[in-house]
Amino acid sequence: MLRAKRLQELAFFVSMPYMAQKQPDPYATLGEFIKRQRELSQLSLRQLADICGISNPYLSQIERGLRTPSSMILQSLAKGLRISAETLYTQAGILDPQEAEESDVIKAVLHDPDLSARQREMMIDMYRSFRQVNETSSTT
Amino acid sequence: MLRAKRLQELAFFVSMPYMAQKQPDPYATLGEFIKRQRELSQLSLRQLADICGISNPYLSQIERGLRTPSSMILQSLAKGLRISAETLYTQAGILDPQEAEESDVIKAVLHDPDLSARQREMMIDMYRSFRQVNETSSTT
DNA sequence: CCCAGGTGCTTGCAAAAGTTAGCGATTCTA
DNA sequence: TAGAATCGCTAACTTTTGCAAGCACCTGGG
Repeated sequence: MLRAKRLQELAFFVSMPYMAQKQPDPYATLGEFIKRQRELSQLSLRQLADICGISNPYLSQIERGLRTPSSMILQSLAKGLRISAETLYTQAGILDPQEAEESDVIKAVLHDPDLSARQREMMIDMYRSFRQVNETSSTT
Repeated sequence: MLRAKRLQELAFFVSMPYMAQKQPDPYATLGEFIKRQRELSQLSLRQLADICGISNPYLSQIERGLRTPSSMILQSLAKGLRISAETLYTQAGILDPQEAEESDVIKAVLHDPDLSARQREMMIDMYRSFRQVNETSSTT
């Protein structure tokens, strides 16, 4: 299994920038986090509001921190943003961070026994390129 | 205090079906679930309300399904009942139960806050198709 | 008997959540 | 340049949440 060894090297190589991004969380409030997720998904405020079945002014108020959404709304927001509800709850300060452990995509891929080495490589490449794209687009 | 003794017996008696409660429990609404947990803990309505910092009439209404508690209230209820918040959210139908059964990769992707919804979708699609390919090729 | 203290439940009421209507600004098209 | 469509936001409104006060019931003790 020298393939596994390669992947371990790759994991080491990739781990550093990813770890760096985990700690600093400038999107302190739930609203800011939701807004960033929405913009990352290239959705307008109205579009996401429609998807989630809520009114657009209300979503606007949530994003600006003027309103605290109920559990149900938060759940539909999670669905609309294709994000784990736990993550959203953690961001909202409702769930303890330790409870909703932020798992590492790359680690998970590397630990998955049902993927081939080549497939792992592809997924990690994909993930890294996504991250890179997001990085450059957000700084512009 | 023969009442407390009775409740202890009741708690023991009830504990076994409680373990089986993780499976689909059709008659248990969130309110009923909370009430059962409260009684298992041998707490009166007012006691639990005090612990959670909410009013007793409100807790009563929650238990009877007349009110839908907010995220914050639900969280403090989870703390008061010494229950994982996820469990409570799942009972409330707010958290998707099957999400926990997904693979670690999918979970990790869903947890990653630095991907867009579309990117997440693509990665999950990729992962699923890999799995499918591996499945068919191994069974042949 | 009545008072004290426990249980859970009903009733208004203030404060939030959440909606509809519509504003001004931008962009694209005719 | 007019007109439509989109963007996010404000204002006024309705609905729901969550609480304080008080209800009726039960139990045990003087």
